[in-house]
Amino acid sequence: MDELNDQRQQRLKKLEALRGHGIQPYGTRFEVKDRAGQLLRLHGKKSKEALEQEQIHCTIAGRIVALRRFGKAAFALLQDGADRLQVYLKKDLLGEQGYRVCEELDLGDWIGVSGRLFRTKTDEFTVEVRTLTFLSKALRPLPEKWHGLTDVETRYRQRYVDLIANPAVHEIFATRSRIIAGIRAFLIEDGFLEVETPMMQPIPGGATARPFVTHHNALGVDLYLRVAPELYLKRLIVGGFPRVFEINRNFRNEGISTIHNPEFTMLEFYVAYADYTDLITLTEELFVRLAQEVLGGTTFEYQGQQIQLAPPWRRLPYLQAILEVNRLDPAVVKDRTAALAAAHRLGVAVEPGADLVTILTEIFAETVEPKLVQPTFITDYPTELSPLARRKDSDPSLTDRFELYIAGREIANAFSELNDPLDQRRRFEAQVAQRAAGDEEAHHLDEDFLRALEYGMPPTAGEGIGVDRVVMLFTNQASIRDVILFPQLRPEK
RNA sequence: GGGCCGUUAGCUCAGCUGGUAGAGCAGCUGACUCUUAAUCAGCGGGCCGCAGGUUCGAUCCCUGCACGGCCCA
Repeated sequence: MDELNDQRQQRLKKLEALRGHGIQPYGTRFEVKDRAGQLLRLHGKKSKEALEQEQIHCTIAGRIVALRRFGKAAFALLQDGADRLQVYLKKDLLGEQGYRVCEELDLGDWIGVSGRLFRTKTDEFTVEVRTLTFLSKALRPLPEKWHGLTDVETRYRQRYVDLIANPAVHEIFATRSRIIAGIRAFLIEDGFLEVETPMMQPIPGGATARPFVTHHNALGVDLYLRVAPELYLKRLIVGGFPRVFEINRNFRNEGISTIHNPEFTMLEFYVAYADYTDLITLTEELFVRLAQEVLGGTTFEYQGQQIQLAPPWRRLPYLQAILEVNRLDPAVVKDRTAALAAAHRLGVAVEPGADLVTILTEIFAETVEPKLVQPTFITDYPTELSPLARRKDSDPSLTDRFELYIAGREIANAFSELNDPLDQRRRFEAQVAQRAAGDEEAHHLDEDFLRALEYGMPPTAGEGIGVDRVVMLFTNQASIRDVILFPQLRPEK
């Protein structure tokens, strides 16, 4: 397409010119002694006189992102990670040969420089370059310096260009890394063991979702990309690890939206001897700590809404939430006809044959979820919706479970785990019946998991947290694609 | 899957009522040894997403398709 364009041709010419000067345009090792960010932090505030007196020598490397030439001198801006530092290239200091290289430089090229720190007439902190090492040639031009790269499709398809052109994007992914490191540190300090369980599973389990199927040639079997690690992590609780967690990818074969990517990062953790209320406390502590580390406080703005993370967070039972938000008669949550009438009245679309639980799920999603802006634990979900959760002792039609909502979005899902193998079998069987009736998202029956439970699993509470959604919150991004480096798109062309 | 919007130079965008396409940045040539959206003078660069249709003539109107965004299911 643009393989032969004019700018690329010019750069190929310069590449040859460099070779002509005895310069290898794709170089090798360069001893980087300093980082731009570090120099800025340590010396960036020093006065012209102080720098003059100290004579600080440095060696940095980076990509040229701005270049201003003046005949026999030039200023270049080097980008080193998230930081940009100006370098001054002067013929007097570089010599004939050195300056010849300087004349072949393009925006986007990688160079290494060493020289002395100083301040220019206009007070810009700058490296006065004594030696210039050419490191790597860019054959394609960078996006425009002022507007950068804004085309969303190009930003996702060519994330490398997005990262070069938009420092804010660089920052989002640095924050993402800090959040994940923070989660890991929090759990490890709390005595958790990090584990890895199969991403390719013979029986997909642990979530209500359609899996991707793949095939193992040597074994001659179909395998599923996991929709959740849950059943494997519980096997580890059976095996005797009292606290385990895993941060890894899940895969769900469903539509793509601003909050769904087919592969997404999930944190799951399990605590033996605990129940779901213990996880409420743990979750509050985790979020407060992450917010403090990443944002410096527990209040932040998300897409125009002020979010307050200072605990305790509101707790509200699921059915009560439906009734309260819509001011409905309590009969609605018990009687299908009443629920159907309520759905119609509220303008909630419901499939003709939908059962009570499905109707309530729709009403909840449409009318309650969007209102859960401040962090809220919705508790006590119906047992039919929670085939892996322990029944409430006070009401076996409900479970010891919560989902955490922030900014109108599900962020976490947790429950006291069902450790009764006989009840678990019945629940699986109910799921299998739903599957037979055409529900492709219903759970499979996993005999080995039941066998594990029959060896005895201690009372356990488990939780899953959608890491991408947490990153969206803390970086104020509206689309999950803006917190995933390479979001799924249709193939180009 | 449906609705709305978008796709024009490497990038960011104009393009009127249909008459063979413009700007800024980037690039090239020249000047310039402290600039920072450097400046000054000159020059080049287009499958107007793709395929049809209407028309004497289509970037522009119509249809289909592709890709993307937002909303809905």
